[in-house]
This record gives sequence, structure tokens and C-alpha cells, in this order.
Amino acid sequence: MARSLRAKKPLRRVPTQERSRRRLETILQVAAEAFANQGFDAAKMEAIAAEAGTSIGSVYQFFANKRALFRAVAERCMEHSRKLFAERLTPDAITRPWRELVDDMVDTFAKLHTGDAGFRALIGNIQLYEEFADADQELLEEFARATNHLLSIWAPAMEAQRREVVATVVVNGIAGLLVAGTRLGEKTFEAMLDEIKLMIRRYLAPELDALDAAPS
Amino acid sequence: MARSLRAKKPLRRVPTQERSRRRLETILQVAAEAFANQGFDAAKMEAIAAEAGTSIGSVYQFFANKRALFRAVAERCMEHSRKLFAERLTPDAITRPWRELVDDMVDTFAKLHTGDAGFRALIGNIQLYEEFADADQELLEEFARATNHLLSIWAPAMEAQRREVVATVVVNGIAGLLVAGTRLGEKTFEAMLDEIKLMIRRYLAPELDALDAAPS
Amino acid sequence: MARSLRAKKPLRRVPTQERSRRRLETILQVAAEAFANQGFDAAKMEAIAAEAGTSIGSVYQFFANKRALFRAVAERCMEHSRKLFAERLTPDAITRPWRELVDDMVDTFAKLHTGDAGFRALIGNIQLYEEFADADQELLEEFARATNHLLSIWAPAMEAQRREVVATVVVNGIAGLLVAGTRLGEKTFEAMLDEIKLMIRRYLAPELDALDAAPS
Amino acid sequence: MARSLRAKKPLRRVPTQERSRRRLETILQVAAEAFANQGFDAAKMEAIAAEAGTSIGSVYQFFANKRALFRAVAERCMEHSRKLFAERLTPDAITRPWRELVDDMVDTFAKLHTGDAGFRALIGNIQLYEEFADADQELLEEFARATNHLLSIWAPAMEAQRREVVATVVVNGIAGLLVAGTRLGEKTFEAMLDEIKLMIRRYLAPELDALDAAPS
DNA sequence: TATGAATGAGACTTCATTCAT
DNA sequence: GATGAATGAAGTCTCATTCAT
Repeated sequence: MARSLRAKKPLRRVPTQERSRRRLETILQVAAEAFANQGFDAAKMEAIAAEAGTSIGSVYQFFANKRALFRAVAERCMEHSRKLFAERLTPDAITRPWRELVDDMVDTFAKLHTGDAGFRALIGNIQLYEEFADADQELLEEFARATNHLLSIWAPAMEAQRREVVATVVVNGIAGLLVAGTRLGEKTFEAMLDEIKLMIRRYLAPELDALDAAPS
Repeated sequence: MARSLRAKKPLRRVPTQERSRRRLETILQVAAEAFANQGFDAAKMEAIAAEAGTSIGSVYQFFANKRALFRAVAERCMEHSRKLFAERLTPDAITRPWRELVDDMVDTFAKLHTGDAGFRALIGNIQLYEEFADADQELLEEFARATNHLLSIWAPAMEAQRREVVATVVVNGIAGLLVAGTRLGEKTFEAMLDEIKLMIRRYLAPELDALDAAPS
Repeated sequence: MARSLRAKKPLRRVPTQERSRRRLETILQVAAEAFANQGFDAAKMEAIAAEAGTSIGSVYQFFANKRALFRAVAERCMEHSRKLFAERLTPDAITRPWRELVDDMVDTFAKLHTGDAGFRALIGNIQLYEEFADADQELLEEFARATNHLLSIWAPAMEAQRREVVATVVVNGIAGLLVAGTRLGEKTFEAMLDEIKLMIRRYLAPELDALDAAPS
Repeated sequence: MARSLRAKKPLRRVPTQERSRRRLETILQVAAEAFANQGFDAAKMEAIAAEAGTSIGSVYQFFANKRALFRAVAERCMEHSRKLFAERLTPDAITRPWRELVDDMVDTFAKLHTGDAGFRALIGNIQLYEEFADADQELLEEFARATNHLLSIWAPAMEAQRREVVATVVVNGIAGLLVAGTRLGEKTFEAMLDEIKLMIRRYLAPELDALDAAPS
């Protein structure tokens, strides 16, 4: 049952020429879109190739099979997410008011949802194959770890075990909410963003404001 | 891309004999489990028939095709959900302290997730085909409407438009959180339940306690 | 490198109805012919199905994949060969003049070549996949063992080790000759049969006539 | 199914430069090995090019297609064989004792089998495509003609028609035996060589010793 | 001339669905 | 009504071959 090595290299061939790189880029983009909108199984390799303006053969020159393509989409999305969050979690982030940071995080998450098809693809194709769940799990766990770290500074009094649960709840709450949000149309999505921020603020306030009594 | 008529009735034949009714019941149960655990495409009609102890032919006597079977599972789950919530939203529910009701709702939702394979099937196969999303959407919207109704009583001062968003956020927050929770193992799931309740309480408290200043 | 269990059952489904049995029969026949005439790779599953008057789906109902179909052809041919030789190697075969038996063997072999497409398929597709070589190897080794056994009775003076080589040479000589023969057209094939018999006779005579001085 | 013109020249371009000639040489060698070990279909053009240290494009500069490459391998092998046999069938070969010559021939044949991958490639890929069979047929027929010529001198009394059959039997017997032999492991192969020689000797002795009564 | 990325026809295989028994 | 064998459309993937660089 053990999942095989993590070190499956996702790319069969690494493109060196400019044109190839662009082609690969397009394939990944189109694939992410397809996986996100139609689901893994419903997305057809031929259609992805066509949509990307290439031949099916070219797709398979980069990716050994459909799952490898999905994996590449997933990894690339995680890379992107990681970078996005790293930018917001610089050492001096702690000095900013926590409410501001929460808002920032929600907006960042929201941007991922809106702008990164790969993210939606990952979120939406979890239960299909164990293998893919790993990538997703890993991503959200990573977010949870980062959040946990912040909490450990903001609310040092909070018990370690509970802090972990709180971090999980915050991250997954936001993620789940956004999944729902994107399905609800742009208008309500925007309205929801503010409420999500408010919900997280109110949820965390009692513990995070314990030191310095800030208003909700 | 156009989805055909909406008004498909899911059942080809309504069973009259006792044995038939039991057979139909089993098929739906097995199918729900299969769709939930393996996803729509990975679930095979033959396997479902076999698992249900019938022949593939008999399944097709009840359901015109795989999608109809899924739709039946979805509808049946919604029926169940509706009943479950109706039990908790009796006219005198309003008289109970809202915190209690929130807890109750979360627990009810959780029970659906844990106990009703159809619910998980619905939640997990949304983006696959537009058609199925409807069923899901409808379900959550129904929950949201019910919540909205409650809010209109609990917090009459809240603006109608905002109330709608709040209801959506509450319902989808819980739903999303539970989706994540089931993936996280039984132990954390239990721990999360309490935090989810707490989060909703804190989120709603400022508005719902406006009338009668209750402590959080 | 170890070849997996021998016990792969070749048939996915064992036909019970008469019509199915006939269908399976036809598929095997057509497949044997195709493998023999065109080689394993060049033989196309679709073509086999069409030639057998069925659909590709029906072929796959019996055989999990192309190799399984080949294996079935091989096993069936070996069965046939075994039976054919068993009929000639009854206990009282020993009492017959050895020359007569040699002739009989050659004719039997020849009949296999002419009449059993599976035999030709087996002989002609050896180096393609190790897996298939096993079946072929086994068949010829079986013949060699039987021949070895006869030699042990006819020429008890012959050293065991040499006897083994002689048996191998006789069996493979005949087999190889017949392979060549079928390629040479019917007319020469017939003419060759007599010479093959003569060659084997002359080869074995010195040792087998040692006891009772029979003329060549 | 009809095979196109016979008169295809196998080489697209005749290399003039030294480096090209060496490249062509390597390609043919590698291809022979691949065809012999893996079979025609299993041998991949890309792999052959890579193994030969060139690009796939360069291979296609010499050979119009895969079959042309095979044909080239075949022809080159025949060239080699012809030369090898020509060396042994010099005018004064007749003066040597025929047994010696038979032994020599078997050894030469064996050397081809062991040392010349092209020979094995030819032998092992016969039934795949009619086209290739020709090359093989031609080769063995050439051997048979040479043998026939020798017989006409050694056994002038033998009827022409029978002589032809005898030559065919000798040549194909040796060839078939060697095919089998290489599959049987080095050790038995060595042991078989002696028996093959003995078999041919005994087969031919009665006719060839008719003039000068030599003992078998 | 050499390279190797791009192409796409074509092969295998699956599985939803039908229909004769 | 029940069964499950038969069907074939459709999808994934390979690899010979071409051609721009």
C-alpha cells in the first residue's frame, strides 16, 4: 500500500528551446483548466492537446501518462502557492496586526482560487485517486503548519494540541468556503470574502487579543 | 456542452413488489458508497450490480443510465437531509437557545458526512458534470435558506442581503470543513467538531446576542 | 527475472452455453492462424475479432489481453500435441520396430505443422517475448523427454548424458526441418518428409540396431 | 496485403566520407542485434539510433523506413554468409574428404549463429512479413544450391531431383537445429554440434561412400 | 548534414448499454 | 422480470516518420 517514491520526476523531457517551453507552459495551463472544470476522468488528453494547440504526441513527450500530467499540474500549483504564501509570511509579518494578516491570507487564498486553475483542479479531484490526494493533503497541511506557526507567536498561551486543530480549522474553513464560493457566482463570491474574513477574525479574536485588548 | 432536459425522472420503473423494493434499496446504497469512495467515473456499473447482489440488467431496469443512478442517489440523499433538518427546525426550535441549535446543526451535518454515503458522493463529485452540481447546489442552498430563515428571526435587525451571505457562509463553512475533516482521520475529526461549533458561535454571537446580551 | 506463477488462468470467463463455446473455439482458431501467419505483433486484435465474426469486446470477455490470447492458443496447442503423442507412445509402442515409430513420429509432427496453426504460431513467435518462449520450450522439451525415454529402452547401452543430447537433436531437427518445410511449398514438403525419416533412421541406426542387427 | 515492388534499394544515400561509413556500420550492427534479440516489432528505431550513438534523423538519412533497415541487415548478413561459404567451397574443396567438409560447414553455420546477429535476426523474424521471408529463403536456398553442387560431384549417381531434396534437408536441418541450439544454452549447444555433424555424416554416408567404400 | 521535437495514425483495452434467452 | 453475454464507441498511449533548425 505504501506510496512509491516521491521522486518520480514528472517531466519526461525538459524543454530547452524557447518554443518548447512555451508549449509545455500552455499544456499545463490547459490541463489545469480541464482538470478543474471537468474533473480528472472527464478531461480528455486529446482535447487538452487540441486546446493547447499541439498534437497528442507532444503531450506524451513531456508526460508519461495522464496521471503524470495531473501530478505536474499539482506540483506546479503547489510551487506557486508556496511562493505566494512565503511572500506574506516574511519574518516581519509578525509585527503587523494579526487581523490585517488574516485578511491578507484570505485574499491570497481567494486569488489562488480565482486565478490558478491548478489550485481548483487539485481541490476538486481529491477522492478520485489516493495518489493525488497526497499532493492536495500536503498543500493544505503546509498552509496549516504555517498558520500554526503564526498562532504559536500570536497566542503563546494556547495549548499546542489545540493550536493544531485551530490551524486546521482555519485553513480548511477558508478553503472549503472558497470552493463553495467559486460555484456561487462572482457577485456572491465577493460578498462572501468579507464575511469569511469576519468569521475568522471573530473566531480567533478571544485568544489572539488576550495580550493586548483589541476591539473586534 | 448543452445539458439535455432537466426534467428526467430518475426511476424507470417504480417497484411494487416487496422484493423489488428491497433490491432497489440495496442498489442505491451500494451505488452511493461506490460513488463516494471511488468517484463517479471510477465506480463501475457491473461492480455496483455485483456488490448489490443483482445483475447489471436489473440495474438498468430501474435506471436508464449511470447518470440517472447518480441522480437517484443524490435525490435520495437530499430527501434524507431534508428530513433530518426538518426534525430540528420545528416551529419550537426558535425557542431554544441559538447556540444549542448551532451545535445541533453541526452535529447533524457531521452525522450526514459520517453516515450517509450519498452525501459524501454528492459532495465529492461536484465539478465532474454540471448536471450533478445542481443537485448539490440545491441541497446546500436549501440548508442556506433554512439558516437564513432562522437568522431572520434571531437577528431581525440584520439586513436581508447580508443575512443571505451570512447563511451561505455558515452552511458552506460547515460543509467545507467537514469535507476536510473526513479526510483527516477520525481523531482530528472529533476535535474539529468542537472548534467548528466554536467558530460559528463566535461568528454569529455579535449579531445574535444583540437583543439579549448573552456571553460568548 | 523470475517468471510469475504458472497458474495464470487463461480464460476470464468459461463459456457454458453452446453458442459461446463455439465462439470461443472460433476465436482461438482465428487467433492461432493470425499469430502463425503474421506474427504476434502484426496480428491485430480487431482483425482477429472480425475474422472470428465477433466484436472486439467479446474477445476481451474471454481474454484479458493479447498475450493471454496467445497463451491460450499455446496451451491449447500443447494439449493437442500431448494427446497426439500420447496416442503413439502407448506402452506397447516399444514392441513395434523403431523405424516404424520414427516414421510415425515424423508424420505426427508433420501433421501438427500442417494442421495445427497454433503449433506454427508457437514455433514462429519464440524470441519475441520471453514469456512465450516458455510455452514453446516446454513443448519441445516434453517431446525430447518422451524420445529420451524411448531411447533408454531401445539403446540401453547409450550413456545417459549423450542420450539426452541425441533426443534433443532428433526432436529439434525434425521441428526445424518442418518449419523450413512448410515455407517451401507443399510439393517439396512431401518429398522432404521421406528424407527426414531417412535421416533420422540413419542417424539412430548404429546405436539402435546394436542389439539385433537390422539392415538400414 | 500486396507487397510493393521488389526492387527497393535499401540504402537511400551511399556514404562517401569515412565518418559516415563508420556510422552506417554501427547502425547496421546495432540494428541486427536489436532485431535478433527483441524481434522486428519490439525493436524501436529510437533505441537503435541511441544505441548506435546517432540521432533518429540520421538513421532515416540512410534508410527510408524500418523495413529498409531490416532489409539492409538481411542483405549484409547474406553477403557475409556468402563470403564465408565461398572461402570453404574453393575448387579444391572437392578434393578434401567429404566428412571433413561437412564438419566444416556445420562449424561455419554455427559460427554464423553465434557471431552474426544479422543471421539470428533473419532466422528469427521470418514469418512476420512476407517481404523478409524472401531474404531468408534466398539465403538458405543459396546454401542449398551450393550443397547441391557438391553432391552432384560427390554422388554423381544420385538422381537430380532427389539431390535437390537432400540438399534442402541437410541445409535446413542444420539451420533448424542451430536455431534450437542457441536457445538451449551454451553447454548443450557445444554438445549438439558434434551430434549434428554425426547425423549429417550418417545421413549422407550411404550415398557418398558408394564410390570408395569408407566406413561410417 | 545532423539533430530531435513534433506529428498523428493506429493499436489495445474498457465499460456503459442493449437484448436475446 | 431477471440475467449476463455481446456490442462497439471512445479513450489512452506508442512509435514510425517528417521537417524545421
